[in-house]
Amino acid sequence: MTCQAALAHHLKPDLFRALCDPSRLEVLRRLASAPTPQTVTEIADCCGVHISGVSRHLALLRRTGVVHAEKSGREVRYRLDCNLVSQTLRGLADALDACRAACCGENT
Amino acid sequence: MTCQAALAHHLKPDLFRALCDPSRLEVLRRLASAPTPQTVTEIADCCGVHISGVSRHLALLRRTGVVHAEKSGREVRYRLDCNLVSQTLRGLADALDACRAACCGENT
DNA sequence: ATTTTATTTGCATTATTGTGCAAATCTGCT
DNA sequence: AGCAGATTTGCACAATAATGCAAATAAAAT
Repeated sequence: MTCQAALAHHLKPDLFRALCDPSRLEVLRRLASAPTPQTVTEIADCCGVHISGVSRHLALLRRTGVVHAEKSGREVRYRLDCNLVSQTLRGLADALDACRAACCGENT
Repeated sequence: MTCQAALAHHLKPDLFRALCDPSRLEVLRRLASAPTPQTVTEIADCCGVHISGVSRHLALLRRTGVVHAEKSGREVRYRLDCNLVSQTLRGLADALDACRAACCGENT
């Protein structure tokens, strides 16, 4: 696979869409800092957005694969898929560097 | 600095905003694959967006620091700041992993 | 000086998105 | 069954953003 193809494979807008909203980043920060999966209400309590908005944000993050949902009784606990996010970001960084190295030489 | 603070420092929406639009990603792909800085018209020729739109996209990318502009005669050559992007992405990935390790233990 | 080429910007339009409220759904409890 | 709490969803609204066209600006070529 050429480095351009690899780069194109990594340069999908979905993850960035998921991470480009301040409220969603608050949600993510909360999930990243919490030692245990969080409920929608817990998350809504710490970021200044209505609970329905938080629910939508979590749904979007879930569609992107950034978070996973687990029903427990009448509440839903969300947890961050840390590996997916960091591996995706590193994959893109690697693809970018490889592309730069291939196109512009190994130096700089 | 706590890992939460480090994460908050890296979780800024600006870069993701810059990368969340399909047209901008096309621009970026072009800049990443080209061996030399590209003019606005060159970029516009390869992605299906009017040249004025490309100019705006490049201005946004420049504000974010993702690309740098250099005037050469009457044309402006844009180049991708590969290091900034990949280092930012890796920094975020590291901060995420550190946070996860600190909050949820070293395992998993 | 006029013309040609490259880029940016003002304007209007359209599409998308974030948000809150209220209603609906779902689950557990009494 | 009926109620209470948690989450999701329909709806409307406001804000943002992407786009193309045309005009403005800038710089080289004639």
